[in-house]
This record gives sequence, structure tokens and C-alpha cells, in this order.
Amino acid sequence: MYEVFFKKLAEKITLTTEEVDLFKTYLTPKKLRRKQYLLQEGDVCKYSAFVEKGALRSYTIDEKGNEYIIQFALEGWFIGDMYSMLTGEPATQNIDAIEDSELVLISKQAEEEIMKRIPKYEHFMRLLLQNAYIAAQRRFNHMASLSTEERYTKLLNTYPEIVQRVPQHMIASYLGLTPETLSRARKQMSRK
Amino acid sequence: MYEVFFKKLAEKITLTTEEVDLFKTYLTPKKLRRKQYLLQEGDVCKYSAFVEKGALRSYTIDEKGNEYIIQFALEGWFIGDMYSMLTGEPATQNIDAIEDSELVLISKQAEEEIMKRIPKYEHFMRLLLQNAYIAAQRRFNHMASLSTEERYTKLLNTYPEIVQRVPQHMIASYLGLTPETLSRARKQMSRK
DNA sequence: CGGGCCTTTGACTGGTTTCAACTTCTGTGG
DNA sequence: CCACAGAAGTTGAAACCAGTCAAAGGCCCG
Repeated sequence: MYEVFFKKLAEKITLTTEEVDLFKTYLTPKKLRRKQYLLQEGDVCKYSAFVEKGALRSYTIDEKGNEYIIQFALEGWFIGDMYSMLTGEPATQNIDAIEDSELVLISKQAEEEIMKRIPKYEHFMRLLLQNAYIAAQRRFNHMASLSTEERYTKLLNTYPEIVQRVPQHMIASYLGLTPETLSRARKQMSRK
Repeated sequence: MYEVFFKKLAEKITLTTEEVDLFKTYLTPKKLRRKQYLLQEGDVCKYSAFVEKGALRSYTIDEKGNEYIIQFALEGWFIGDMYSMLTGEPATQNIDAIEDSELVLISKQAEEEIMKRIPKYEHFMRLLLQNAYIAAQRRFNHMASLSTEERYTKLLNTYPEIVQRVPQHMIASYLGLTPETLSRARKQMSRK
């Protein structure tokens, strides 16, 4: 149980078997069916979720019903509405499963407890957040400076798994495009 | 010396006077004139900088010479090319001063040392990164879902200081617009 | 006081969105 | 296992928003 999760931790920090056992007492497994919500806008986000298996997305919806995908999470990724979790305010994001998925849930209190008792975990989270922030900056920059085709190509090269497993209209949303525009860009590109 | 810096730390963690003294041995003050570079694309980023006074920006430049502003940093903010600093690879970002500024520099090694000797500092950085990441997600979302005018209004409400102190064409770049488009949007808005 | 940078304004262009129709794929129930 | 309904993807035409290029005015700084 929780293999992927502890493998992920092991990439950055080393835990004793006692620590692993202690750690596990704070974790909750959860399965999600395709299209099932982990979090709906308006609810308070109580858990950050680690993906053991499957694929999720987080997104917001505006007044007109348009979806804006913030993040995908495949195996080995964390997902959650950090702002809602931090402040206890209602979430602005929705999170649901793109495929049948298996998650590891960590509540806010659990996370704090773990960090207190296993400080290495805070170190791990700092490194993780650092990478996430760098990636966010880079994504931002690409969004601003690259053309439609370049953005799609970049995604294809950086995260081929995502492009393979996620429906195209969600990819479009993630890239800040309409499905029609992405479809046309792909057609254009295939002519080469 | 370093008043703003330690006030910032005190918002999240409490240091003893001994710890403060120890901390100071790792810090380097630096003054920057308006338009002076802290970091140029191609150089390796050796320091993260904390702004005691003044205003800086980080940005990238594409082949055509267009600038894309990633971040502003006023008093109390950190700035640096985290990716370059983390990996030791040449920076892709430029950082320069918008006003005459006073900085506190922390080298990568210094940072690691401090975290080892004062673990509370790693806690502080985790919280900081968490907020930075949340802000980045939110900015991203606004970029995708809001109109030109709404984006400008949002910035005006969230960071009025930035809009006041930073030249308009840099605001435009930060919002992902040309200076002309921002100028027209402002005109439009003033008609109300 | 002068020169250069910043901002504004105008005309034109082009890429993206929007709306609508059609095709293809998928999964669910009979 | 097939049939069918809904979802996903494609294609076309028209409208629109922002970008580009060019020029003029204003303001700041040396």
C-alpha cells in the first residue's frame, strides 16, 4: 500500500521503517471513479491528494460555464486546492477524476503532525513546492511568449503522457485555447 | 541593518537574538541603481535577493526582443531565478532595478547552511513558497479567464503599489499585453 | 533646455473565438 | 453483441479583439 507515495518521498528524503509506519497512520486511501469529484467549488478542501494511480484535473468555472484547467495530476503528483486548505475558505477550484484513480489523502492536520514528528517531510514539501513554483513560472512564460503550435509542441515534449491520456478538449483548456483552435493547430502541424 | 528582512521573518517564525546574529553572518547587503542588473540572462544565478527598499523586476526576452515580465518585487519580497540557482545552469531570466534599491543577498550555500542550523527557516521558506505557488496559480487563472480590463482592475486592487510605482509598459508586459492595448483599455475604463 | 523614452492615437492586419453543422468515437442498456 | 445517444472532435464562415506599424505629443532626466 502507498508504494508510489513512498517511492516519491524516497527520491528526496530517507525514512526509517519506523518512520514509514508512523507516516502510514496519518494516510487515508481513496478510490475515485472516472468523472467523480474529489472536490467541488464551494466545499472546503480538507485534503491534499497524492495520485497512486489514474489521472485527475483541477479547474475553475466562470459565470458563462467555461472551464479553465489549472493542473493535471498523474501518478506521482499531488493535487488539491491549497488556498482553500490553507485558509479554510470555500474552494474556488473543482477537482475530478479523468480516469478511475487511486489516491492517498493527507488532511491538513495530518500534514502538520507529520511535519512536527518527521521534519524531513517539511524538507520534502519545500523541495516539492520549489519545483512546482518554478514549473508555474515557466508555464506562465510559455503561455505569454509562445504561439499556439509551440505551446502544444512544448506540452507534447514535456508531458507526452498527459497528451496521450487526457481528452483533447481538456488539453485545449489547459493551453488556454478553444477545442476548435487546438484541432486546427494539430491539423496544421500534421501537414509537416 | 536588514530591518525589513527580519520583520518579514518575524511574521511567520520567532528567532532568538543569537539566531538573528548567526543569521546575519550569512547575509550580504547590496545596493542597486535604477536600471542596473542584478542578473543577466546567461549568467548563473548565485543569490536569491530580498528587497529592503526599492523595486525590481524579473523578465525574459525572446528572439524578437520582446520582454515578458515574470515578477515584480517591492519591499518585503524575494526575487531570483530559482531554476538557475537550483540547477547551476545559466539563467533564462533577467533581473534589474526599476528604482534605486537596497537588497539582502543570500547565496545558495548560505541558505542551505542556515536551514541546517536554524530549521525554522526552512519552515519559513516552505510557507513562503506555498503562498508564492498559490499566487502563481491564481495569476494564471486570471490570465486565462479575465478580460484585459478585468486583469488590469484586479492588479490595481490587489497591488496598487505596483501600478503606482512601475512604468505602464511594464505593467502591460506583466499582464500579457502590448503597451498600446493597455493604454486603450485605460482610456476605455476612464469613460466610466 | 534638449533628447529620448513613454504614452497615446489611428489605421490596418491577423489569429482566435464564436456559432453552427457534421462526423467520429465511446460506453451503456436492451 | 448490437444499437443508439451523447460526448468529443472536425470543419466552415463571420465577427472581434489584440497586435503591429507609424506618427505625434508629453514628460522626465541629465
